[in-house]
Amino acid sequence: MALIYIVEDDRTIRETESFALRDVGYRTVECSCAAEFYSRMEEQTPDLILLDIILPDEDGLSILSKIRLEQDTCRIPVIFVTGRVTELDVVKGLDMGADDYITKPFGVMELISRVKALIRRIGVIDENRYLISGQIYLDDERHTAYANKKHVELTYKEYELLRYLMVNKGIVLSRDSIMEKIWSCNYDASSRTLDAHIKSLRKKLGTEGNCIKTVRNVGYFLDGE
Amino acid sequence: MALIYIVEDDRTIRETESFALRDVGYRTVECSCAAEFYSRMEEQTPDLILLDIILPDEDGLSILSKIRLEQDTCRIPVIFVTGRVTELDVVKGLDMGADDYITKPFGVMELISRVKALIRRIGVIDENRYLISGQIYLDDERHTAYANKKHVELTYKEYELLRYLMVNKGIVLSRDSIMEKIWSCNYDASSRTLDAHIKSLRKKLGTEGNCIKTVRNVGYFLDGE
DNA sequence: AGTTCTTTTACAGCATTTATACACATATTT
DNA sequence: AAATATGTGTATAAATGCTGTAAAAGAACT
Repeated sequence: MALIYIVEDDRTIRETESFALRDVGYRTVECSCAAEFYSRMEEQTPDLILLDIILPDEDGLSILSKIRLEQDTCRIPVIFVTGRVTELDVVKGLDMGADDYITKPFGVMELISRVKALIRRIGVIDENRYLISGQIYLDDERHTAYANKKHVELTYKEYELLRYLMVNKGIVLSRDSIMEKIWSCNYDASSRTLDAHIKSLRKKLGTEGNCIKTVRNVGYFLDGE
Repeated sequence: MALIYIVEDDRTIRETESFALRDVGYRTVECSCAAEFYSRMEEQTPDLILLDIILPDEDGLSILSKIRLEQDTCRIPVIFVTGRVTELDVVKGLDMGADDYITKPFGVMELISRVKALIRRIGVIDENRYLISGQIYLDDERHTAYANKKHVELTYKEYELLRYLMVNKGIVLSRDSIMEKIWSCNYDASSRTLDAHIKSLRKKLGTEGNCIKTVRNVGYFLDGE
C-alpha cells in the first residue's frame, strides 16, 4: 500500500487528511513542519507527498524545489494543499513541478480522488496495492513479487533492489546511487555484489528478467511496459 | 511537441483553449462532438485529451470509459473541463479514470499549467525533458539518444561527447577542451581517439551526423537547427 | 548445526576504447 | 602549378576495462 507524507502545520487539517487517507487504505506519516519532514525523508521516501505552502519554518515551494533537485526524490508526486487560492498561486505551484494543487477549504472526498488519480497515473501502484511494471508486480505488504502472474520468492536485498528499479522505471540508476540507496555505502568497482544480485533477480524473474537492462559504465534500469 | 485533442461543444471555449495551448507550443485538434472525436482518434491518438462532460451526442464520462477500455488509448491522460462543479461531480470524474478535473469558468493559465504538469508527469515526448538539437534528442534519464525519432544506441564515450557538443550547440569546441572534458587529459596531436569517436557518432546518427562539423586546426561543433 | 542469504573471489567473455598505420583533404610553400 | 607540410578521416588490430558467471566463503538467521 502506498505511503503518503502529509506536511501540514494545522493539526486539525493534518489529522483530517491522514484519517481520510488511512480510511481508504493508504499508510500516512504526518509532519507538522519542514524540519520534521526532512528527517522523515532521511528514513524513508514516500510514494506521494501532500504539501502545505505556508509552514512555520520553511516555504512549501522551497521544499518542493529541494525535492525536485535530489536524484532520489525528484520523481515523487507532490500535491500542494494550501490556502493560497488565486490563479497565480496555482500556476506558480504547478509550474514549479507540483502534480496537483488543491485549495483549502477542500472536500475530503476530492482530496482522496485526486490522490488516487495521481497514484493510478504514476502507473507504479495499482489498486492501492501493487507496484507494477509490465508483468512484474510487487506487493509491499507481503514483500513478495509476481512475474507473469506467478509468485516469485525474493530475498530482502533482491526485493529492495527490484523495488528501487521499479519505482524509477525507465530511468537509469547509477551503480553509485544503487549502492547508496540499497547498501548505504559507496560503490567500489571491485565489488561484484550488485552484479550478483542483478543476476539472481534476472534469473528469478524469468522472461521478465530481460527488462533489467545494463547501461555500461553507468548502471541499470528497468525497461517498463 | 505534444498533441492535444480538445472535445468541447462550446465554440468560444474550445477556441480559447486551443489558442492558449498553441500559444505555448502544443499542437491541438478541436472536436465539437463525440462523433468527431472518435473519427479523429481513428486517424491518430493524441498525447492528452481535454474533455467536456456535457456534449450534444454523448456524455463525456461515457467517452472516457470507452477510452480506458481500449488497449491503445487507455494510457492517454484525460482532463475533464466542465461546468459540473460539485464535489461529487469531481470525485465521480476522477474516480472514473480522469487525471484531472477543471471546472468552468477556468483560468487559461491554470489550464495550461495543469496540462503541462500532467505531460511532465507522463513523460510524453515532451521536448522539455530532452536536450535537443535539430532532430537529435538526448534523454539523460535513459542515457540514450534519438535521431529522427529513432532510437540510437550510444556507448558511454559517444554519449558524453555528443552531450558536450549538444550543450554547446553552435559553438566550436577545441580538441583541447574536448579532451579535457571527456577524457580529462591533454590533447595529443598524434592520437586519433577523438576522431574515431566523432566518426562513429556521425555514422550512428545517420543523416543527422552531418551536423557535426569539423573546424580545421581547432576542433568540432554541432550545427543545430 | 543447518539453512538461507549475502558477499567475496577469481576468471571468462566481450563491448568499448585506444593505438597504429595509412589514405585523403586542405593549406602553405616553392 | 607542383610539391610539401599539416591536419583529419578511415580501417583494422590490439588493449583495456566493465560486466556476467559460478562457486565458495562468510553472516545471519532458525
